[in-house]
Amino acid sequence: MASVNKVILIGNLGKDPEVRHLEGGIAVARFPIATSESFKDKSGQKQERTEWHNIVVWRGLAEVAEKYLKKGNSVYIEGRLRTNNYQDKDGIQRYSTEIVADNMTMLGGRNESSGGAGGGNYQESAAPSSAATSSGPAGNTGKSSAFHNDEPDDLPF
Amino acid sequence: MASVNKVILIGNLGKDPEVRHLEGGIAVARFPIATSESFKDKSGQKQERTEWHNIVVWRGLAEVAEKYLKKGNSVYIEGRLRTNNYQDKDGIQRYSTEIVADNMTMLGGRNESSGGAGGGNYQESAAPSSAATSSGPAGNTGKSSAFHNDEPDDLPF
Amino acid sequence: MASVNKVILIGNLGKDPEVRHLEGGIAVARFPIATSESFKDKSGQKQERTEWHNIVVWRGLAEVAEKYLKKGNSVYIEGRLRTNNYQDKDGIQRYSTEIVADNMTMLGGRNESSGGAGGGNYQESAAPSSAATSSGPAGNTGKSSAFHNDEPDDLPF
Amino acid sequence: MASVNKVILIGNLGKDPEVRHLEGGIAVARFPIATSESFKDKSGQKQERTEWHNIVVWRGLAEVAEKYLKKGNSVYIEGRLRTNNYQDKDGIQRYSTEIVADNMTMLGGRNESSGGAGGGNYQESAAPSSAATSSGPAGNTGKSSAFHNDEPDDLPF
DNA sequence: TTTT
DNA sequence: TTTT
Repeated sequence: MASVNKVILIGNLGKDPEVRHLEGGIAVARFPIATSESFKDKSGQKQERTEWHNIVVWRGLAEVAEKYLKKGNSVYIEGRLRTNNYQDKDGIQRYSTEIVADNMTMLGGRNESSGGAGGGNYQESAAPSSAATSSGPAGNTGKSSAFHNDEPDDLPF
Repeated sequence: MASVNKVILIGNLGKDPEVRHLEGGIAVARFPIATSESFKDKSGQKQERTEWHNIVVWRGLAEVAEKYLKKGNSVYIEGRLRTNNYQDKDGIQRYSTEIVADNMTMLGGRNESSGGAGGGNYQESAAPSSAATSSGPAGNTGKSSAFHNDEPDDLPF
Repeated sequence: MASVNKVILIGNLGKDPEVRHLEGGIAVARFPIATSESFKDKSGQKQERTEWHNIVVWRGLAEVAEKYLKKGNSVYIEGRLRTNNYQDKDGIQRYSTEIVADNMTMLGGRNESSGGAGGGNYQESAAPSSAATSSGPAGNTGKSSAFHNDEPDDLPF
Repeated sequence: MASVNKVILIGNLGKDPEVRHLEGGIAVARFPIATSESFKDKSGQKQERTEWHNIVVWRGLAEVAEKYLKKGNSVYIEGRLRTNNYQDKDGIQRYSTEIVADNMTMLGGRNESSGGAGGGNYQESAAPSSAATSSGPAGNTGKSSAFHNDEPDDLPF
């Protein structure tokens, strides 16, 4: 234990999300995103390297991805690394590393569909099968001492 | 929207947590942690600067803090920044920035009480008032294709 | 020691950056960015809370901020927390927490000036007084084994 | 552009680092680290899943890894994802994802050699071939206004 | 003082 | 192949 496994990415979708609806109504979406970095090679030429990341989102986030994310969109992803191993069709053992996202924010960008959800932040909901409700934080108008603020307002979280 | 507010810290507690139990049984704990960085000043001398961060944890995480965290312990904190403003006792408007943690991992370290919880990872539970249940991820033995793994195992999340 | 102090933010500038050029040609820029989170209050009403963060960038990043960042722009910031204390004009001891950025990426957004730098990633350069050169990573075409890739290509970093 | 590729891990080394010294004196070290997460399966049984991550460090960080890191040690890693493709010995195209670390902090843990470097934070140096110097931040005693602190002290960064 |  |  005492472990942390966290990935933070901003990149563009290489394809529209592929969405599947499992039994029980659970949705899963997968899509690749590209990040790129530029550097100078030893001759001083500017070079660019693109990295592709396989993103997986579940439940409410998958539904959000299905509705709003398109090829070319820019997205902020927070998640964790997961490497699966499997036999390919020729019986060869293979590994595939993906990022299971639990936080996703649309940043617009190219081909921005802008169908109404530009720039929303979505979090994995803890509750199974639920939509991506904002499990988020809450306000406190903070009249009292900041470091000893104990009146639970609407949501003291 | 389209915003992200995330803080990641590893540091040592400057004091034991102060815990309060609000009505409804909600717990809040506060404690300062120190991070330090070393650098060379212009005369080439190694210098160190310590930064203090005010951590706030709610509910189950607060109970974990109360039970297991002591002055001197090393801890990993993931949370978000929050600046409260308030009037001090002299009526002066003041600001106080704190980190509301939603993920906390004990890393041991000095004075390690080691009372049974060395190195646990704890997450803010979405459900109000609940203990810090692992709202965490799940396994999939992954016999099938990694990128099209659709049989929901125990927990397909 | 053994400490980490890291902040990751995506938000919008509340004002144009204020830039100062110190002796030695070192530039410093400061600007506030807003992050906001929405939540439901106990009556089920959607509420929003905005958090303001004071960003400080030095040297090359400050020059980038001066040239390209405007009020309203969306920006990704990676940096560290720093709390300064000072006496205000009335001799009162005050604290101010800011984020010293060492990585900055423009994300566009409203009022996007688009004057040629949409979406650049900039890193704090380690070398004092230098412009924000890309201290970034490098390529390796990776013909050989991935886990034992030892031919230093252009830049083996 | 406008991309971010960041990984943050805390885990334990599964093996001692393998270090290679390339021509030009550049060092590369590789080692696997494990992160684990626990969850409850549908029958309510506590389960654990371990994830393995291949870490690569260059230059000064590699030398630090060589000297101080041992199988079993706990380490904080900050880096970026990189997927290499290569032909294996049978001519099969394979992919391997690794984390190129640019920040590493030893957290102690089991088998803690404690040979003098418990808990150091090390950063990738921008300068090629240099040792892992602290390219880190700097102090400012902050007598003046926090938000308009313009006297460059020792290191105004 | 931003943005949706 | 680690750790609890």
